[in-house]
Amino acid sequence: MFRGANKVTLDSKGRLAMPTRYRERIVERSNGRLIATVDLSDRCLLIYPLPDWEEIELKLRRLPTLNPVARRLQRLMIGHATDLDLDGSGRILIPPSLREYASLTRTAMLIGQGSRFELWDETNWNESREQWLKVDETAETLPPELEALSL
Amino acid sequence: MFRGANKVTLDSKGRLAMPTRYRERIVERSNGRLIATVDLSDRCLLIYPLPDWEEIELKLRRLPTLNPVARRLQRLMIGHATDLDLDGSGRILIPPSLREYASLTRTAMLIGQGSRFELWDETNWNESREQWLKVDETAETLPPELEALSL
DNA sequence: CAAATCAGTGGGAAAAAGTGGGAATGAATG
DNA sequence: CATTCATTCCCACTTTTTCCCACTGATTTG
Repeated sequence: MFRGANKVTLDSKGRLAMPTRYRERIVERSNGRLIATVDLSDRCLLIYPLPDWEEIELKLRRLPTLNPVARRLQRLMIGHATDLDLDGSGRILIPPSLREYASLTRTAMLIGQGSRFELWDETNWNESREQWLKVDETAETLPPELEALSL
Repeated sequence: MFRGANKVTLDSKGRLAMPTRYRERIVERSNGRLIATVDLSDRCLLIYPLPDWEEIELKLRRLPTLNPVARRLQRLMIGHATDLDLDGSGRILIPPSLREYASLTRTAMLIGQGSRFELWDETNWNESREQWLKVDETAETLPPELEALSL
């Protein structure tokens, strides 16, 4: 499982050094093969080890092609899914189109989220975080799955 | 499986260089033989390896001939299906009629969608994408398959 | 505290991919 | 039958990508 928030930098070629504490696990799980795609609700990227992504892709592909909502999901997620391999120095290369999507400049945040990472532009991340903290969760109506949640 | 978004260019002769990472798989699957046809809901093209297309054509042909919707599907999809072969440099030639249908000019986007590709005019793709992202997914009624989807 | 190791960063060279043009082949027309 | 047009094939150039190595700063260990 991936955990924690890491400040990372993209160099001029768009390369990102994966923090070392994750490298071993990634190599173990997928031989260094990762997939990056776009997040639908926020302008950030999702990064999965290949086998974890393949499960998701399978779920997406089974959806009915003529359903517009399903089609949209497929186009956005599968359509942006890009193979990223760890290079000899443990870096991955984020392609320009994905960099652009998430407004990634030089400093970014790599957030461990269980089986995947999220990659945010640093400024974006900080602003969003402030927003989330401001909202009074209890004031909103919670879906039933959350009502029962004990943390 | 094909995935990812690729910026590609059509040269003055209407040729399109298939990104190399897909070539091997295409040759393997269909010896470089592809079929392009029109998408019904959007102004883009669908490109299948020959055997995958043949399955779809079979499904389409089995639809009831007297049903007008089925008839429309058959006419448009089978009617526009065109053979495209990878040439010696891994390029395919998009015929003028299909180019016109999808408003393809010089720069286009080739989108991997599992067993097929979608080919969009770049501007068109970008505009459509922004639209899809704007829509609040949760506000719509999701098909049951999607309700439970965990990504 | 000094030395050594390791993570992170940058740049340069080699390889590969993409692009364009031109020649050769084949089809169509007068 | 010859000429012209269009299509296909091939080659060469340019740009991009990938791989490799070297440097810096930080951290750990003797």
